[in-house]
Amino acid sequence: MNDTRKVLLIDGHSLAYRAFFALPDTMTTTGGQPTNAIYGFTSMLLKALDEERPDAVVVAFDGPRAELHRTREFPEYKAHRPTMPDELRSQMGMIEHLLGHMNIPVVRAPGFEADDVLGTLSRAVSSSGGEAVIVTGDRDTLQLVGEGVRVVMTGKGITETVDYDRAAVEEKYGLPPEKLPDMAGLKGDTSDNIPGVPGIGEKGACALIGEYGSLEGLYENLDTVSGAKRKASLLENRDIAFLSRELARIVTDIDLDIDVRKLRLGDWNRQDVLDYLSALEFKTLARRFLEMFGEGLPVEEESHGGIVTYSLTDPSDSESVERFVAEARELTTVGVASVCSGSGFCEIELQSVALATGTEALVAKPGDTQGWRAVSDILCSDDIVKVFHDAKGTLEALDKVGVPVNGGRFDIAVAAYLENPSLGTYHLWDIWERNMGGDITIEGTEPVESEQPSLLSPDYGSGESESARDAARVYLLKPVLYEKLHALGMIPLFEHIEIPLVGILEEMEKTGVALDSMVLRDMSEEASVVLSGLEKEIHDLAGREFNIGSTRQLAGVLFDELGITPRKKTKTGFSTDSSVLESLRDEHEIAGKVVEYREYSKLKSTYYDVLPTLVCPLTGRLHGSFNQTATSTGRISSSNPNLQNIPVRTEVGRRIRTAFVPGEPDWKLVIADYSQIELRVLAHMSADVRLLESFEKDADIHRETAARIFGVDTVEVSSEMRRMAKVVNFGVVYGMGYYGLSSRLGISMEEATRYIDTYFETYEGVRMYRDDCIARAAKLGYAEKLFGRRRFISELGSTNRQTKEFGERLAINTPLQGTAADIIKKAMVDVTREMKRMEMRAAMTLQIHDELMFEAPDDELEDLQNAVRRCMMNAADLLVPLKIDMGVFNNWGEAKD
DNA sequence: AAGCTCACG
DNA sequence: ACGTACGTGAGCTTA
Repeated sequence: MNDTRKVLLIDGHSLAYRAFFALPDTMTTTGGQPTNAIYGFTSMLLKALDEERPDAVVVAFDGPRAELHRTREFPEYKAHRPTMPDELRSQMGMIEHLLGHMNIPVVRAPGFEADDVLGTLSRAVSSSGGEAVIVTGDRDTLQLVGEGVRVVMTGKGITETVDYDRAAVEEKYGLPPEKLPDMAGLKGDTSDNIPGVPGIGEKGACALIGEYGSLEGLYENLDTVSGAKRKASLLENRDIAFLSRELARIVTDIDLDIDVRKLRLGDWNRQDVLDYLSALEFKTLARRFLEMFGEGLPVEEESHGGIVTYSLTDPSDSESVERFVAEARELTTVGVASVCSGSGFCEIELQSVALATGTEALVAKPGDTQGWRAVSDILCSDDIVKVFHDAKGTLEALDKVGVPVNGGRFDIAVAAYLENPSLGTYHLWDIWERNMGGDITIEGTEPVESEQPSLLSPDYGSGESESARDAARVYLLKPVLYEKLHALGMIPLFEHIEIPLVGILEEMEKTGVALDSMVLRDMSEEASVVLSGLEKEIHDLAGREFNIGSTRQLAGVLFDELGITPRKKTKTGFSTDSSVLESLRDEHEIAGKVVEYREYSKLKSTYYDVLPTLVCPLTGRLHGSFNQTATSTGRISSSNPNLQNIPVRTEVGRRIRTAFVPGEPDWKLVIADYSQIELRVLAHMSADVRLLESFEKDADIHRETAARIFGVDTVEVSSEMRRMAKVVNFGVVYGMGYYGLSSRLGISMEEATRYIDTYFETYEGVRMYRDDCIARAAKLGYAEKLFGRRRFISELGSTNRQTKEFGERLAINTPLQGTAADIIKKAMVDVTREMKRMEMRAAMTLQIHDELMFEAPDDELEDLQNAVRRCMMNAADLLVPLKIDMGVFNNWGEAKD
């Protein structure tokens, strides 16, 4: 049977090694997973696919005990070869993972190396009439070149390659390919520990084999060899030469059970490949992939790689402005970019706004008569979708100048965050680079390169053409990101939760929260007194003055001068954290004092003294920022100030909350929180019968767990047992191990082991859920939550035990934390809608992960509470009911359970 | 800028 | 032998 197909045969082992050493080891994901080898490998693979356009691809790796075939003859073979570095090993699995998504078969044969597999396959391909192209960095492979077999050899770096056919090999070595093993037998190979004949290098070996045709020919005519020394060495090492030739000879007849004629380039799971590349934070690779294999994927050819030219509408020319507005209405979509000064609701100030359609941009400042009128009209229009990048800030700035934004919205940053929530930053230029690439030119201005602001141009992005370019970028990015989210099944999450949430968070930031600064000033003064007293006591106990706030000085005092035995080490020295100090309490009086000092100084410097300075002079309230794209799990974060970490756990700390009050007389705070939401989500997702039952009957979950792990009746559970069970319950959610539990509870490892084992015997569904989470995430490369939100977990591919175990904990925790986050986000959307429908004056002011704060006038309290309870309880339909605790308060400090 | 510590869920 | 619970943001010290 004849076959004219072209089969690409990849030496996975060789290419991965080459990539690993050719590329800097600083190349890692934000999570620290090295990615240089997988990057280089994939890059080389894509290049080969692009250039060769084969009908089939196979990747070969070394089989288990790959050296066996050769060590049988020669035990020293590769004996000196250091084992594969961990950083590379971890990437090998990831390479296979990616190949799996690409439907490219991986072949390995026990006892054989990758090139033996390639040798076998290339013979099979050529003898069936096909063409084999071997891609490798291993020179030995050149012996396989021949009729129907070519070798593409990596050159310098990872992008240069040299093609070898028969003629090229002969030109380079002066020998036909099949004579190369004879040559190698003389030359040897230090890296493989193949000895060869001493005194004979590549040049000499080539010449000799060229002259005599083979080792046999050479030794039959040894007399005629010139050079007495060389002759002696050849004579002496005759056996070694023949052995070395066999070691260098690539096996071509392994029994592989593969019919090369049946190999086909399979259907790639394009989305999985893209997801995987995106998880590894490969921007250009993903783009190259799309360019090569993007058919069927939502990529407009002209929108990436090319140059898009925009013309700038003259904002003072009413005719052009009218034309722009008409086009925007026609397209029903505009890109919006704003230039603002300041950050946060209180400070932000709008400088200018740029709008863009597919070819035109319009930049205007508040006050520009014609242009600004058009901008306002478009933003206010119900029928035009506005595409922003990080809409919240722009919405606030527009709000401040009295321009409402109506109609549909799209947020590029939020979309990119949903696509991969672990990137940390979502700068527009990055997202553009990742998804599009090409340049945007604004007519009449210099072409703007897509680069980030730098020290050289700190104002980069603030000029007219730059903001026009950004508006153009968001406009062009929208369809691409929309389709990506569509492919990920995230449109409902995006449209029904994240996008409405943008406006809700904007409203919350605008509303802010009232703060009674006087209360804090009093506390600050008290703290100053306490602190100076403690400071003196601590210095007395230490025998000298030192900076208690300096961990280094404190460690010096405790562990050097006072002779206390250190408990824990940090990267730079001995730890003085509170768990250490707590354990020192009985050993030295100073420990307790330092703990107390730390508590007060933390409260004073982070809360008492800072919060009042952040009260906005215009509104008299505190306007923090809620960040929607900060966490890998889907939670919202809070900053400037962080209103999600206001103290509550200690009595003194909690007093700070009394300063958070309703902003109007006769208004109250309504505070509602989900009870045990993560454990309820766990009950739902694991469908564990016992956990379900406990929540169904609304039992005290920690008490139930205590009864089960201590083997007593629920009524016999002591408060100590309950406390410990609570730690266990939380531990499960975090994927805690034996050590973690033992150190946290101050019990022995054995005891901790017993509790955890008993826990998983009791809650068998939870154990299965845990195992399933890990297996699923390992298989897919990401953890998925109830509403379709994803987080990539590259750590699971690691061979480093610690890293891998960390990945496993992420796989367990992320779906729980993330689903809980989605539930409360949904509740926020629903309750806001209710409040609007009922035209309430009440406002939502804070979200603290499982808790919502509102302020409301007396006459709305009833309705508000009903709406809040209803929306929070119905936010998700779980196998267990969602429970809400809610109350009406005069300040946040009153709300304690 | 990095490391440590500590505030929260 | 080692380090060991998930997710955040902020202030302080030190390099």
